[in-house]
Amino acid sequence: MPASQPDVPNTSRQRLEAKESSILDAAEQVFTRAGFDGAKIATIAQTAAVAEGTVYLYYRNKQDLLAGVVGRFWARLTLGAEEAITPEASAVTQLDQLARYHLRSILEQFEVVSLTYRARPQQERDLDQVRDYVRIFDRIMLRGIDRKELPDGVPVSQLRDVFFGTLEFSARTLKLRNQPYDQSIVTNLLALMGQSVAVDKSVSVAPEPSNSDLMRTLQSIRDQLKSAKTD
Amino acid sequence: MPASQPDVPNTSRQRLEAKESSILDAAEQVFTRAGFDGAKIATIAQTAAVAEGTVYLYYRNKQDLLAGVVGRFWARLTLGAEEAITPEASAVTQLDQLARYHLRSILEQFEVVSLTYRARPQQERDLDQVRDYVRIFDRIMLRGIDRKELPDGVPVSQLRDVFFGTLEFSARTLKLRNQPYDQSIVTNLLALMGQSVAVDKSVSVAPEPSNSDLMRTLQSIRDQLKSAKTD
DNA sequence: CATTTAAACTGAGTCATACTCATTATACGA
DNA sequence: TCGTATAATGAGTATGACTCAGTTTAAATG
Repeated sequence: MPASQPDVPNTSRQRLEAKESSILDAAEQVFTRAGFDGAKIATIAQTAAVAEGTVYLYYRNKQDLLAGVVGRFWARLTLGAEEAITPEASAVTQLDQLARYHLRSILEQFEVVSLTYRARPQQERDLDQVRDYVRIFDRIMLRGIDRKELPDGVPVSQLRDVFFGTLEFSARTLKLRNQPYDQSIVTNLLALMGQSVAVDKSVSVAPEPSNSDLMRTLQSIRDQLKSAKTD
Repeated sequence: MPASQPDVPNTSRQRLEAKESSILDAAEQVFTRAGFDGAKIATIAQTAAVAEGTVYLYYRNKQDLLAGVVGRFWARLTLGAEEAITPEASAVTQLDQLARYHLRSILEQFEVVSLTYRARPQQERDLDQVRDYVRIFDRIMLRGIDRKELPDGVPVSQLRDVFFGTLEFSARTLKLRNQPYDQSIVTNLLALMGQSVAVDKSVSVAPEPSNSDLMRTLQSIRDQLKSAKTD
């Protein structure tokens, strides 16, 4: 029965977790510096100040260690995203917040994101964390539908791919050209998505939103931005 | 001066190219079956019916061999895409054709596409082929603008990321769920892009805001963002 | 506090495999 | 037919992931 939870690692359980986390830290550092293939377990062990064999007490193999690093990264990102989103804001605003946060984060930590691709085919444990993260988008959309801010028939799953696919490819393009964060990417993406996401109940039959719709969406975005600026 | 081009490989040049191509064939087969890490050079050499050392006469190392496989794949894809597109069709039609072709191809050859991610950070030679492929999209867009089918101010580069990012993420989602090609993805993507891409002069019944109006609004948004960014 | 027992840790050794290079085979020109 | 250059070979080397018998450390017990 755990009577207290001291801040200093005292119990053996805590000491183990501290060591595991320090191995993860070392692995993240070495992986992002040298890439997966370039990283040596020996270096990671040395950085974490443990013997090589100790690494294998915590992780079955190099792939598993990578999965740990990548999983932790996406879990961190999930926490950050939840902080970046205003709980009471409208769905479109929340999407905007998520898009900014996402683009910023994957630009800043591009190397770790790249490592994700090295993990995917193998283990699936880290995919869980990615799934959790992606679920934030789904939550925003479903809430928006619930609150009648978004039409009922939006293909959430497909828009999810538009959202994250566009942002990730845009990030790659920026990296390739050595360009910094570009707000217009988020703006344009949301303008695009705004079309199929706008409530627009008057023209429920018409498949093609008009320029007026576009205009309306753009103006709403501007208004939101204006109010967002005052925070 | 080459007098004739016999079908049977006769000249030493031709024999070399045939051998290189057979090594690439073997590598593609083994890589897609076993993945990059799982593939052994010994197996590839055996499949190509050459000695292990011979592989290294044609490719500096395993990464370089992968770059060869991936580069050839994207070159093939470029040829196929050019065939799939009707030269005289409208820009929107051509985008539709490219989108279908692209989604189909990357679904069918998902393993090779995945290998692309293993090659990217390393060599850049294969990136050239990818660049060539992507250029097809740019050509369609620029031709559309030239022919006044698309408005002047379309951010081609950003839409490119929307286009390929969405399609690739959609393909991953389909693969993950073991679902086949889904035409609605292409339809929805083009409907989305159609908004910012359509000239849409036929339905100018109501006093539609002009693209200049849209542009002005967009610019005001951008300016606001710019000033917000400098804080 | 001494002793037992279990858990955590170590690093020298094993093994798989990418890559090398001295040797051999082949093709081609004279 | 011979000489030379080019291509091919595969046994050998180097590297680095992973193992495991032995050692240290910590907890449990009396």
